[in-house]
Amino acid sequence: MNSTSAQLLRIGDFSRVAQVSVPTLRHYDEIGLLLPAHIDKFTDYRHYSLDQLPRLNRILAFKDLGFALDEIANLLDDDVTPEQIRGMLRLRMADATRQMREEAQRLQRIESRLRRIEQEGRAPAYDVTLKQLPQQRIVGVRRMVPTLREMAEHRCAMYASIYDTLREAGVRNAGPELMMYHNEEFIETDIDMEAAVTLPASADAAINRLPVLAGVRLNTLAASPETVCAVHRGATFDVTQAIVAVFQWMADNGYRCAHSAVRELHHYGRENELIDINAPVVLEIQVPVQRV
Amino acid sequence: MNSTSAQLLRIGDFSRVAQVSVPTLRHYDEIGLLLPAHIDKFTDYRHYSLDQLPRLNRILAFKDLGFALDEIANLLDDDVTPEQIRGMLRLRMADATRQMREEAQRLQRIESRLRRIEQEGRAPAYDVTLKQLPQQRIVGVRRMVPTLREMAEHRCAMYASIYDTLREAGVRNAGPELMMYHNEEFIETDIDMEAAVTLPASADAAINRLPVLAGVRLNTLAASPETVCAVHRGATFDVTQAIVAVFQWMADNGYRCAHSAVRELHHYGRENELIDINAPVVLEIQVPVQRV
DNA sequence: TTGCTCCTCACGTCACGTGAGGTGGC
DNA sequence: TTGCTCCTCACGTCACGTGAGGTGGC
Repeated sequence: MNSTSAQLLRIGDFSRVAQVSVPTLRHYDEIGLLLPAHIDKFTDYRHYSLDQLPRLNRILAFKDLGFALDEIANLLDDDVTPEQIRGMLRLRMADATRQMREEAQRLQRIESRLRRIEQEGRAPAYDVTLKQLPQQRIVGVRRMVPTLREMAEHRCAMYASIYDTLREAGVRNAGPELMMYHNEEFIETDIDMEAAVTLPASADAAINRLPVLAGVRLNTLAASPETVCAVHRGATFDVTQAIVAVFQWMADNGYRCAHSAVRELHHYGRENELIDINAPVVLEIQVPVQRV
Repeated sequence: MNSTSAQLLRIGDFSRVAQVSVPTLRHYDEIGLLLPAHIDKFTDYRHYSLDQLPRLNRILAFKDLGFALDEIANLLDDDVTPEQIRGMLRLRMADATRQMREEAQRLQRIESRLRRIEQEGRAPAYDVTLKQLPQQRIVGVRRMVPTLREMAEHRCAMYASIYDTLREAGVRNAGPELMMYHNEEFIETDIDMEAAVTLPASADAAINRLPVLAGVRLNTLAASPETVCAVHRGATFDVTQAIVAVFQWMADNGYRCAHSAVRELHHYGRENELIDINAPVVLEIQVPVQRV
């Protein structure tokens, strides 16, 4: 009890002294973070002591460091040790670091998009996004294709085997087609490609009955934590534009291919027959990447 | 109307294809950002077309750049020109830049606090905050004080003149005392100090009646956009600790003094009489600063 | 017929800001 | 007595997530 305790301010005056809004002070009272030194029993007026200014300032300082109010309540608890405070500060630091990085990458993406739009004079044709892909079960066949010209024909044959196998096994709920290109670089000969369809987890029972036909086999496709994706809608023929857009985006934003196959997911359109190259399809280019 | 339009998916399937949660799709429907291609009249089931995937991806791409959903609605409007989109991107870029800087500074403050707590082994005695101070009216007197030893005496005399003047003018609602130190550096002789009290705007009328007594005069104190502050509670004698804390914080966080007087705001305790140096006071050190 | 999917409310999140409607203090 | 300050609800913010309670489809 020293003489400053006697000095009581009404909420408005305390608000001015502390540079904090009145609703904020009421809020802190409500959640028990800063209770008024005294509340008048008849008028319900809140009265604050100047001695509460240091606590309020400590609250504001922690808020400024990015802590939530309930975390601040813990930090101000009398029982908390300096060691625990250090721990919370380190956590907060890690989080702030992460946020800063995210914001920097976001900035890079905005710049990238702005550059594209200024070069092309209109909205870019493809919206490139970064996703994470989960692990998946697939049934597929992998084959080395000698030249580009034979690719369509081989793909058709590969999917024919896959659908044959599934029919034999009685699997009816297979997902969309997924093409994978295993070559590290884009080449025109000896193309190492894998045709597959995804399977829902519920197909587990049927999987054991899968006969092995023409090299078709069950696989688990690993998850891809960072994947650059773009959806192409239109003629199969034009899909290269989507691929170009994806690689431009990667160059702009500082990503490179991870050592994992490029995927082509067929949301619409089947390869098991030689489809018209001008027929409309909806497919998604998925390139597993890593930061450079 | 091309053949892909026929392919309609229920919300769950579309959600899986697009990697977006069902509540999110419902939300976008509700706010009109992405309406289902078809809604069953009897069951109210939403049906989406794969043709809507590009629009959804555009939405996600813009969300990824940090736009709010209503801004995205504008960006996707058919009437919007590439020029307007560029404008919004530039605005967004400026904002992202600001956010990144803020996060970087926050990080620096966390590190600073962590360092202090590790050096001292306990919570720091002072919570330093960065505030902006508004412009203010003050009544005060400025004087050159030869040596430190005479300071207390001079301050007392200066405030005596100020309170005399206010009494003469009939001003009763003067605010707290505000001491200002005009020397650019801390020195022990020829201290250029100004004693003042703040005035509320409502005192305007009384101000014209102010007699000029012993150099006491009305002034407007400029706003300080960036000010490092610390509240000291305790003996006047110990206030130097608060000052040290403020300057340490400045060094840690990359700030230096702006060319503006250091202020000492007396929330509690009056100088117009020589008060006991051990008497408890509540005062705030305010140092106008700028980034290095 | 039984799961599975879908539907529509309604409430919670986070830290307050902003009225509405009413009262105390100088 | 008149402004001024204070009070307590109650609602809005932003982009959904999470049940509750009920129904359609294979």
